[in-house]
Amino acid sequence: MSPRIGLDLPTILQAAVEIADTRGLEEVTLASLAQKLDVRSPSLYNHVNGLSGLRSKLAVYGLEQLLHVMTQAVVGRSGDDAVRELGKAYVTFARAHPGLYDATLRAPDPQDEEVRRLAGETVDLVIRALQAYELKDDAALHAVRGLRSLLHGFSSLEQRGGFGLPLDLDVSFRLLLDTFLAGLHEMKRWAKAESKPT
Amino acid sequence: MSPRIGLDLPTILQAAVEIADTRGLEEVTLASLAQKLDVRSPSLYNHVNGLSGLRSKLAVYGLEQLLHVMTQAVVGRSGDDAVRELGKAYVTFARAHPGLYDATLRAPDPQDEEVRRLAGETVDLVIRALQAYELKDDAALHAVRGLRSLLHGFSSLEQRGGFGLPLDLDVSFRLLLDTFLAGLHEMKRWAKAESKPT
DNA sequence: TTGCAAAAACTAATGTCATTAGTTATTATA
DNA sequence: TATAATAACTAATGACATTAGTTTTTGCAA
Repeated sequence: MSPRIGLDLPTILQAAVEIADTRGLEEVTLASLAQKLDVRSPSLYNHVNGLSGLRSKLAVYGLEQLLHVMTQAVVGRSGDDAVRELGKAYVTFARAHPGLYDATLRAPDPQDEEVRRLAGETVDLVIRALQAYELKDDAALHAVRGLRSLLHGFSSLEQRGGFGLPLDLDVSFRLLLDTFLAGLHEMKRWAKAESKPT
Repeated sequence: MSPRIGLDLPTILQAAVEIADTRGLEEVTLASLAQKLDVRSPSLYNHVNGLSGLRSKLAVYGLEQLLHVMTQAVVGRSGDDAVRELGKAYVTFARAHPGLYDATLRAPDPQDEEVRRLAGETVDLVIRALQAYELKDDAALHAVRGLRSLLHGFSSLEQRGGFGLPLDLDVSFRLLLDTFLAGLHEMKRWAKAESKPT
């Protein structure tokens, strides 16, 4: 009386997220997952394509959630306010789901159609949030990369305990965003000065 | 006639770096390393405390090299120039040694005395590079964190192929640094305006 | 309602890896 | 020259992932 226990992909992913967030992404193994789900590890192959398949699904799952909280963060906002809330949502997610966040960066298959779609949507979202700065064409895309670099860098270093100094992390983050935004405003000024010269 | 082949720590680290940089940090196993060195994997325990010990040593080795290239980059420079060269040296190192760079962030033991020393020296170096901005006390430390976030974030995302758009990465990086530096200048202006009010 | 095919769980087996214990040969030193 | 430390080795164990093949349940068609 063992087949059809009721295992399914959502259940598996939820258990995997729990392990990732509490013990780290490396601790998400088919063995640990099977034990948590009270199942033998080969059974997982009915739902997921091995460990690498699981990690890919975990990455997509995380990207979906991250995009969702970022989307919620910017609705009805624009300019500095929008970017600040976006940033806050990003680091809050990374703090709440360290393992899942890790998966979004280390586990995804770049070929995966779903991953590409989510990446594209995220870029679009950030572009819209940056509209107030009137960056033209490529400049907007470069700014998206910059903002993403800064958000990921901060989150990643915070997660790994890379910041050793006894200094308030929230203050560091706020100042970092402020500095970046001030820089964006300057870029906007300079661009205007160039287009209306002497 | 097998003992005393001539294996030593530098040789081991060099081989490990080669594997890490070409195949990725995850591929650095005692097995792969032993094969490369033409030795049985238990022999490595005479020089290194297992896989975790190897990774710790790799992290220290990488941090030393990274600090070295950053130090070279800022000598005789100050202000924007110093920060720009520092940033360039950082991403150049990460590009040239992706696996070793990865090790500096994922492998280090935060308790390790050597790691703490190198981290401290790095902070000092960056503080000096930022001296021209006249940031007072904590502000300077927050700025160090910000710069580091941005450098690591960019390097990490670039390495993982996280930037999908067909857009010149060097331009993105230069703009990111420019934006941050412009922001720092603004912070300096505001601080002055505050100290000499109305 | 009955029977059959697909799906989901299982057991058993293989191979890779890290790690430990115990052995042997070499080197350095007393 | 003898001995102790060291560096390599072999053998064995245990954790994993993965595959092959088996059994049981379930859904659907006759």
